[in-house]
Amino acid sequence: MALKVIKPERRRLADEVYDQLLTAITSGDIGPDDRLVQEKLAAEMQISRTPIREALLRLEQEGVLATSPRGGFVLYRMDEGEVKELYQARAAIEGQAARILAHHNDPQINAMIRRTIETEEDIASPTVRAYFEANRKIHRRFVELVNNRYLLEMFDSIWNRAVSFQLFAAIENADLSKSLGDHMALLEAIETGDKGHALEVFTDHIQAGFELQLEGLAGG
Amino acid sequence: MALKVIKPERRRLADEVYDQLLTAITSGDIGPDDRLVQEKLAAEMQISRTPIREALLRLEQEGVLATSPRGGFVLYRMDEGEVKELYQARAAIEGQAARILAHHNDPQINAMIRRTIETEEDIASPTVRAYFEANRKIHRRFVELVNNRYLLEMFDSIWNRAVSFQLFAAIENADLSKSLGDHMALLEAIETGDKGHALEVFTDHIQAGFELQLEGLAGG
DNA sequence: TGTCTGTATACTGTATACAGTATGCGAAAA
DNA sequence: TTTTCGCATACTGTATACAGTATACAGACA
Repeated sequence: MALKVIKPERRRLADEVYDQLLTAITSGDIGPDDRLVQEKLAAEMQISRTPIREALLRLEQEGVLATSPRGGFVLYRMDEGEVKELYQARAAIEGQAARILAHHNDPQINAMIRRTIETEEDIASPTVRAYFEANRKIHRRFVELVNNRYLLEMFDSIWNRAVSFQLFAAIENADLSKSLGDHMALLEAIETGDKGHALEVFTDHIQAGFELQLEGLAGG
Repeated sequence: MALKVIKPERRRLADEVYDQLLTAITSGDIGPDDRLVQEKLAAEMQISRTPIREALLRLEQEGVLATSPRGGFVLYRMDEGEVKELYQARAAIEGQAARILAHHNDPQINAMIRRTIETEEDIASPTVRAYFEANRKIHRRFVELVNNRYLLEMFDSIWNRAVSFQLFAAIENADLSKSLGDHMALLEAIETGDKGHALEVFTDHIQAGFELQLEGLAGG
């Protein structure tokens, strides 16, 4: 007798709502002008306000949403100073990840990263969104392979805050071939096995992204 | 006419519950054997389950609490591997903070840190709890002065996870005078203005704390 | 005595009801 | 026309009610 285990999978409606909202934000379905009101969402999803409320509060706490003075929630909007701070936080997490990976310098792991870069950089239609997602997946791969749930959690937290305005996506007409080289350079920095060096290279890469971002904001 | 502005201060009951629970955990009032049940807490605090539930779920999401198989929430218990991961995450945040502080190398800021170290190290009764709190305040000071809300938020998130078992407190009979020197050494590393050096010193300090912790766990 | 099965109970997740507060709009007053 | 005030309404926070599920316990049966 070999029956499948039924996953306890404590999946509540609130989780479902949370995922749907985040997806809608990522896809741009929920934009800066939309006001999310508990009752409206509840009616639309045909459930009660309770799980809706839970998901909204969670997203607020995570810095994705903010309360609107007129009631309801709206996408959280960062000013330039906050963007800079977010990039610094990114550098903290990804820099440390790079340090650890360089310390291990495991050929198998490095190969896995290389494969991810190659796969993800092969973008069919180079829109900002597509580039953002590819970029996210590549950077996430580095952190994933450190095998540290807290670093990964913080990584996701940081990138989720950026999701609504495709921060970290560099600018519209980003030179993808150059970016490919950049990502490979990150990997090569790890392969030197020099912790300090790997951290510096990552930090510089992120810093460069920040400056591109600023130009993009100023230009657009 | 000069009337005081009344803070909007969107303070809900859930926030109050959250604070009370966290304080109770920090003070040891809620221990590893306590099971937190929504109805019970609601009765005790004389409010409804709704805000209680919200606070509990938030603490669960933050990794402070975990659901018990018998219902209710209990303190989250980390295994040794997770403790190691948490220390790595700490190193990421505090290391980056040190890097930035070293880069600025602002005498005024450094003086503020020095003052905090001197004040906090002057502990009246050297219990583990007192040492944990002093240590937390000193380390938090470094991060505070970077002026980066995300780094500070992550710092708090990490330390809150540790609060229930006074992780990061090193061991019972920690040599406080030695530890004082250590904290001053951290500051001195920043005062060199060498980013890479400051990061390494912080990382080593945290790593040393981790090893002390392991000895403590093994010995206790 | 040990194992199985039915039932009570403990606790949660979700829905709904209620009350308070802030916002915006329209009517009255200048 | 512009300003001020009051009222409707929009929306939230909190309380309560309801139903489902899992755990524990007790009694039946081997």
